[in-house]
Amino acid sequence: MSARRTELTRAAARLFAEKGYHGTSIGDLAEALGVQKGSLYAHIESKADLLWEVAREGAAAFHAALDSVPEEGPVVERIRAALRAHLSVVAEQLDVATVFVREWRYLEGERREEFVAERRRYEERFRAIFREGRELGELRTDLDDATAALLALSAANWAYTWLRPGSDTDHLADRFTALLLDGMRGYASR
Amino acid sequence: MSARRTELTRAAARLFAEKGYHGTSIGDLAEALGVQKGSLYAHIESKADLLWEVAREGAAAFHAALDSVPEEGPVVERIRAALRAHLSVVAEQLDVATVFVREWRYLEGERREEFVAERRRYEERFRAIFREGRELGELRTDLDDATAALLALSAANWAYTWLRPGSDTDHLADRFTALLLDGMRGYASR
DNA sequence: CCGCCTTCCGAACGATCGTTAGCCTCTCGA
DNA sequence: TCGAGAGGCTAACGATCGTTCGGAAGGCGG
Repeated sequence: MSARRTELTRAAARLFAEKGYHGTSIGDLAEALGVQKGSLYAHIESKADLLWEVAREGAAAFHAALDSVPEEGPVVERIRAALRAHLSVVAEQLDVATVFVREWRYLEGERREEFVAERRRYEERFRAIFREGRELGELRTDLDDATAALLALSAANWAYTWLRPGSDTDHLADRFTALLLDGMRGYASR
Repeated sequence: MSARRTELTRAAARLFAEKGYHGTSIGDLAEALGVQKGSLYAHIESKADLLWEVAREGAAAFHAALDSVPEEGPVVERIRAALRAHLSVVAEQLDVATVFVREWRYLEGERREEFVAERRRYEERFRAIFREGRELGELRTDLDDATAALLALSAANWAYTWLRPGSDTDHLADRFTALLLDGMRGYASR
């Protein structure tokens, strides 16, 4: 992919995240590249192509981040690693992450279905850690692992709304992990 | 407000939630009411009015729900009540809640600022419970209450993406509460 | 019965949308 | 040196956008 084409994808990610897919016109994208809008069609076939590309890039980034989580070892550490991985993608590729979490629903046809499948697979990989933790007895054996995973995924998926690039996401992820593991109850309320 | 006008607001909430604000045309709204699009302007001055109205309705609903949470009594119970209140609004007014959480950002000018202030106020009310819980010693005294509140609010704000109307949201809220309070760690991992 | 108010129609407005077309100008490998 | 391809231009396409306008039903209080 040419350098110019890459520039276009970057601009698309930024503008889709900022103004929404339907709120971003081809003219906006052209202006971001300092070019007439017709010129964009030397690089793409349609506006929908750009959304598809950014969404796929997001899926690839989140899956790649999860790949760095070890498949063995203490579940507690894998949960921490998964949260670190997710939040670091959000912080380092905020625009792409925003499209992955929020703008994907404007995909149409089989691209949409393909994306939904990728997203479901990501969440399933996430969930599996919690299920295994319960099964192995590293988490409470009476744990409702689906709800536990949902809670962790909610924090992860909501992060794009408040995470500022440059934050110390590892520290943030560790604080979430500590809360998820040990809870917030004090002695006085036990 | 006339019955017809109320119908229009309901249709707007539904379509904005389903297709997004920019993805919904005045023609779509007119079709939902079985009317020519020009006819809508007997009820509104602009499309933006509808977004503003639905967003305000959402803010009112969430604030009203929080009003039902007692200001006294065990913090643990107040957290449970706040989560129940929030999730019940999401389940019972999913369209409005979706606009409140996701589509509000297409508000413009001072309406946007006013909405953001209301939203911040809502989250601050939510956060206050956790802070008070730490200060009173009902939650861990070493609690990072901002992170704890963020975790709970993330679950609440993300709920519109997966909560199906008719769910037992009280039970759901209780499961979240139990996890947030006691964590998911097992004896084996302690 | 009159006159107003609400609601809708049909038609049109200018603006903007995504997309296409033909042409021009570089760059660079054959 | 030449040809091809990449990348950009201007202009225009039809479609759709949000909105406006004048008029016409219908109901309802006076």
